[in-house]
Amino acid sequence: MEVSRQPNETARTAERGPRARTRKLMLDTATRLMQSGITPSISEVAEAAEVSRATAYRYFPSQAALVHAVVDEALGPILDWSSDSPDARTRVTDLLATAMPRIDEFEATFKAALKLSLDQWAQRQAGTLGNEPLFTRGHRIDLLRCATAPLQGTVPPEARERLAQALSLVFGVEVLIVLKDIWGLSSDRAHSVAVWAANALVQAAVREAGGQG
Amino acid sequence: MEVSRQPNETARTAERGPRARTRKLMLDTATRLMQSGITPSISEVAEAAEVSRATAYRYFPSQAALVHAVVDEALGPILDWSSDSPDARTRVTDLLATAMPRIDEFEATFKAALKLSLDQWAQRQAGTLGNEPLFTRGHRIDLLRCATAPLQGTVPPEARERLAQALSLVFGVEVLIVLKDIWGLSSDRAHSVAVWAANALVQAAVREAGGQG
DNA sequence: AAATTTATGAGACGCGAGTATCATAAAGAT
DNA sequence: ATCTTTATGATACTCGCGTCTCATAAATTT
Repeated sequence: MEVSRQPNETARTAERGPRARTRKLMLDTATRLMQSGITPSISEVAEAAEVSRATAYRYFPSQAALVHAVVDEALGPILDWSSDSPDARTRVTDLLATAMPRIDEFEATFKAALKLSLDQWAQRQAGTLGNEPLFTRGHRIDLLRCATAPLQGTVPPEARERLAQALSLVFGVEVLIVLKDIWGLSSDRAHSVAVWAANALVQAAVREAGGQG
Repeated sequence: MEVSRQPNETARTAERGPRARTRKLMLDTATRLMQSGITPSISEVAEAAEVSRATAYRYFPSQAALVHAVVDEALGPILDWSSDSPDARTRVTDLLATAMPRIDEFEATFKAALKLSLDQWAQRQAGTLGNEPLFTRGHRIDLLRCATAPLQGTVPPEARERLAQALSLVFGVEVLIVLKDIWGLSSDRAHSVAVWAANALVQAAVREAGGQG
C-alpha cells in the first residue's frame, strides 16, 4: 500500500488515531510559532513539534497548506458571526467588534495568508499556476451582505452592493497594515478608525437613498 | 580597489557611464517582466537582460532591492500629484483619478512590493531583522494630508487626521486586491467604488464638524 | 502471539537563491 | 600606445526548501 497519501481530513475529520494526533500537534505548533511572529517553514514546524521533516511534509505538503489550515482555525469566531439587529450600523459595528480583535490577535497569521494569496496571484499571472481557487475566499462578501441586509427596502440593491464592497475595504488585515504599520497607530486606534469609516459609509448609503441618517 | 560596492545611485543619480547603462537596462527589463505578471528573481532579470548573474547581483543584491527600484519608477506621477482646488472632495477625487489607474497599470509591481513588506514585517517580528526602515513608506500620509488640507478651519485637526487615515484605506493596492480579486470587479468598477467611498468619508467628516454637505 | 497494515525517521537528491573568487574585457588617464 | 581603474563573466560554493526511497517502529487485525 502507498504511504504517500495525505489524509484528506479537512479540519475536524477523523478525530482519533495517530494521524489526527500528529496533525493536531503540528497545527498547534504552527499556530504557536505564528503567534510569536514567525511564518514558519515546514522544516521549522517539524523541528519545533519534534517530528521528522518527512512526516511533517506528509501532513502539510507546503507552507501554503499549513497557513491555510491555521487560518481556518483563526477565522473560527468570525465565520460564526451573525446579528439580528434591525439597524445596519449596529450590525456593522458589531461585526467589526467581533472580527477586528481576532484579526489583530492573529495578525501574523492573516498577514502570512495575504502573502500567500499574493504569491498565488503572481504565479497565476505568469501562467505557472492553473485555475486552482485563489487562497483568499470570499468570507467578507457573505458577512457584509448579511450586515447590510437591514437596508433592504431603504437602499436599492445596487447601492447596497456598492456599500458592501466599500465596507470590505475597512474590514480585514489590510486595515491593520495601513493603520498600524504605515500610520503607526495602536490596535485600538486602528479599530476605532475602521469603525468610524464603516459607519460613515453606511450613513452615506442611507442618506443617498433618501433615508434619514 | 573593491569592486563589490554597489553604486549608491538612488534613482536618477549618475546618469552616464556603463554602470548607469547596465542599471537602466536591468531596471527596464525588470519593469517589463513585472508588467507581464512575473515577479522576477535576479537570475531571471539577468537572463532576460542578457547579463551574467554576477553582474545582476552587483546592481541589485536582492529581489527586494529590485522591486524597490521598480516601484520608485512606477510611483512617479503619483508622488508628483498636487492640487490647488479649494474643495477637499475635488482634491480627493482627483488624487484617486491620478493614483488608481497608475496602481492598476502596475498592479503586479505594487503587489510584489506589498508582499515584500509583509516579508520584512514577519522577519522583524521574528527578530531576524533589525530596525531597518520598512519597505512601505508613508507616501499615502503626505498625499492625503494634502488632499484634506482645505478642511482646515472646517474640520478640527483630530477629525481631519482620522479622515486621512480612513481615506488611506480606500487608496492603494489593497483596494484592487479586495475589489478585483475577492469581489471580482473590473478595474473601472473598483475605481468608482473607491471614489464613492472616499467622497462618503469626506462628507461624513464635514457633516460631523457641522459643515454643510 | 503472528501477520499485516500504517506511521515514522534517516538520509540522499535536485533545485533555486545568494555569495565569493578569479580571470578577462572594456573604459579612462598619461 | 601603455598603464591603471573599473565593469563583466564564468565558476564554484553554501544553504534552505521540497521530493523520494527505504528501513524500522507502532498500531491493528486475526
